[in-house]
Amino acid sequence: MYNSHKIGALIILISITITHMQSSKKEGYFNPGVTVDVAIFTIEDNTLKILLIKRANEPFKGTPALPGGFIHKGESSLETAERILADKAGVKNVYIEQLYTFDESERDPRGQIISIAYFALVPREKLGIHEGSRTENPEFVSVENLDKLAFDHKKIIAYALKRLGDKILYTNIAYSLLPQSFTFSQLQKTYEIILGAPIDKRNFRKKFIQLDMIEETNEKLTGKRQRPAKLYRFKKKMPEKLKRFF
Amino acid sequence: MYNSHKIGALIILISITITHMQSSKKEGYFNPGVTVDVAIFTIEDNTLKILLIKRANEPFKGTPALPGGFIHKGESSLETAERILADKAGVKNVYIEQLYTFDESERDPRGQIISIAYFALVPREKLGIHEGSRTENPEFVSVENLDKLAFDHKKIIAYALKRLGDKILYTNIAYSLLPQSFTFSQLQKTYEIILGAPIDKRNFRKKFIQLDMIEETNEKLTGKRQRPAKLYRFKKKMPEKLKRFF
DNA sequence: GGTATATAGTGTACTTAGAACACTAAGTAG
DNA sequence: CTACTTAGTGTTCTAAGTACACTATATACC
Repeated sequence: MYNSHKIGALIILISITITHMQSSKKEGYFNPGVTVDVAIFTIEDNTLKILLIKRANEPFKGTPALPGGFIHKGESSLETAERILADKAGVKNVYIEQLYTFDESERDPRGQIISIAYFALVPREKLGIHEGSRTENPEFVSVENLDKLAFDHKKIIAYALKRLGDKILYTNIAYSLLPQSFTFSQLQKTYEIILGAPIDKRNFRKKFIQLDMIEETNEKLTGKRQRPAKLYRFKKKMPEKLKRFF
Repeated sequence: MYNSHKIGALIILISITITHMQSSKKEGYFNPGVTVDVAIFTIEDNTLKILLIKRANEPFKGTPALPGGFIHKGESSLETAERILADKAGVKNVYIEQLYTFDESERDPRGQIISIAYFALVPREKLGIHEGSRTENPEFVSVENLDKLAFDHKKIIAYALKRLGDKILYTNIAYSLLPQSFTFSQLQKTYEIILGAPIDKRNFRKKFIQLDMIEETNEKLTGKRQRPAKLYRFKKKMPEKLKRFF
């Protein structure tokens, strides 16, 4: 009777340890908790937006945060990120890459929990009209007005923005933000939004034609109060490096 | 008596779980093991070399591998990497940055163990004449002749080499491979080794002077059977981005 | 001491890419 | 049918990259 109480106490101890994501092993070794957070970007209304949820639980309950979660057993971090993309943004087969692993010790009040951060790009058209309305209420927010965020997520977003700004200059990832076909103006706007600076129209077109990344379709965008614009598409919708850019 | 056996059994179970680096939690959540591996490069005998150890334990006992280890409690992954650098290469305060987190499920036969990989650059002069001679026998090996390596370490090294080749083109990290003062020829050789291609001497000098990264010292390198070479030093020995390069 | 040898050090012409810049074209709105 | 809005197009100038060959100054060796 006394002994079985002891067992009960032990089990409680174990569950506490696990809740804290820290199972102490012999001599200093232990496993930190491992989460995945995803910075999901899209362009809407001529601004770069990122998907944020309101945290349903402590810590930071109610505070906006990147969608994320713990790695499941048998899952790679990429698979975790894709699961989060499907669950929170309702999309799959979008551009995604690992960003950085954040693990400064004070980043999570629950203890030593690392975050393998990913960043993803989604064309606006792939997203439903308005995302889920659970308590988490995921929504796309302009990266210009980010208030207080949970954990170190502001830092993660800053890092993601830097990566995005760099990569758009030497890869073709712009394809992953644009619809299947698009006008030259839309394409240029995408670059201007991400780079945060206007670009000369003629130089931009010259450069892009030289890069040979896109081709004309036979269609034009009509119905606007202006000369119809030719529609283009990317020749390849796979990530690749370019020689250089601007 | 019977009950205390039960406790014993429980404790064994726990230790097995921990040894496998997997503590199963409620519903799919669990903590993978977290290790840090470090790709430590230096230049010696006009080749790029990387530090490898022979694994002292299973799995892959006896096979060459990157120096690495589990994160200790309270340690960030960067601190782990720095500890490994000190223990295995005997250096500190060298260039180090996080590379990538490798976590494909089959990478470690012990189960789900992720590796936060770092890469470090060490000038040859900072390393002792010959490194430790424990069973691990750390030694610098030319990146040209890498045999079978433990885990996915070949992949990690390939990734590190790509990063190094990229970064030497748009940052000043070359400073972290060179001694305090050096000749223009040594500097150029460093670039040629990392890029794997010869560079025109006049263009290289022109470019480097234009970049304004280095300055003359008052010294010359004499004692060689040739015209003495001026010695230069880097103006700043801190990582910074350049506009562009070659 | 003189000669061979090895690496240090320097300048110019050509080619390519980037930057600056303004007008005409073709639709819809009213 | 006129006003308005965005689409579409070339040229000049400047900066950077590339290709290329000879002279300078030390030590090694005879």
